[in-house]
Amino acid sequence: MHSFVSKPIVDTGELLKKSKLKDTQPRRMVLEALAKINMPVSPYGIQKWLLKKNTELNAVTIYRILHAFNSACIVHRHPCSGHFALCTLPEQKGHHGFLHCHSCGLTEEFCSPALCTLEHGIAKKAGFDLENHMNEISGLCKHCKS
Amino acid sequence: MHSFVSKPIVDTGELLKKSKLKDTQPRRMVLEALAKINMPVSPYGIQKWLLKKNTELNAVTIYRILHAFNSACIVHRHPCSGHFALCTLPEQKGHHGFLHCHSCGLTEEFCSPALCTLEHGIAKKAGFDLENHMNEISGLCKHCKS
DNA sequence: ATTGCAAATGCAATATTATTGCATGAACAA
DNA sequence: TTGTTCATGCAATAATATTGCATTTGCAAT
Ligand SMILES: [Mn+2]
Ligand SMILES: [Mn+2]
Ligand SMILES: [Zn+2]
Ligand SMILES: [Zn+2]
Repeated sequence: MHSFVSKPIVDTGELLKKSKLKDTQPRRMVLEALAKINMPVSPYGIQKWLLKKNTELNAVTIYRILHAFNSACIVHRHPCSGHFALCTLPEQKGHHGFLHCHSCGLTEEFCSPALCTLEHGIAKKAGFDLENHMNEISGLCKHCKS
Repeated sequence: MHSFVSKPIVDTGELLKKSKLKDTQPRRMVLEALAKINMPVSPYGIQKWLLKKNTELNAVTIYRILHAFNSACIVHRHPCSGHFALCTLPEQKGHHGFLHCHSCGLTEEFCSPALCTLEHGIAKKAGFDLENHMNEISGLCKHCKS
């Protein structure tokens, strides 16, 4: 177990502006929670975190906000856990995947054009038009190996 | 929407024997449901299917059975939906991924050593020991494109 | 066949996650 | 400042998932 969380500096207002979504108080709260928690978290986990900061936010609202953020690609939903996290590679165009350490929970995002291409090929060979794909790798991170 | 479901002939007893899991009535029921439904289905979906056949099975039991089957790799859990389906490529060793048509629900399994290798490389480069990985591709199948 | 044990199941309770419809409120463009 | 559109709150409900414990059952050893 580690606590090597690097604190990302996230300007919530800036993020919202770039995403072209409406800038609202609840959205800023969710963004700030995601930034401060700095690891994948469930919608209700966000709600609990906000409660500890003495702020309340309706769970339905959190679901809807996360859905909007996900559509705008500023957050990702990690399918295996149903948790959400801020995109850490906003500058890298294309498909993003995840690495997850099942020991300490560390989550890392990666961008692999090769992987993207390969999966497009797999889809094509099967007669599919790829519209979306998800890649989640789990294992032991470098810290937990030792 | 199509109904090009190819009926797989599944010998539930045989499957259980090969998996080395205990051969029980509930397990045979779940296997038969999965075989007959022939597409990814939720645990409660299995329960409902069994009910329509006038058989009952406890939901907790279904969860536990699916977990055992998943560990034995005779069924897979599709992370994006939380649904389960029989493995359709039992003879192909290694990692299996999925293609899913969001229009008709058709699901196809694929086995790609190249993809597996690539993801092992991605993990290694990030300092991870890969222990598991999931690949789910969604799009339009060849039937739904036309 | 009988027995004994480990493993599977049923049951009850509870927790967690997710969705829907509708009334109200807030953002922001005009 | 105003008006429209979109977001939020609230209430209800559905769907998914887990836990502990008592009981039953598969199956291996006798
Ligand atoms: Mn990303
Ligand atoms: Mn398979
Ligand atoms: Zn770790
Ligand atoms: Zn289709």
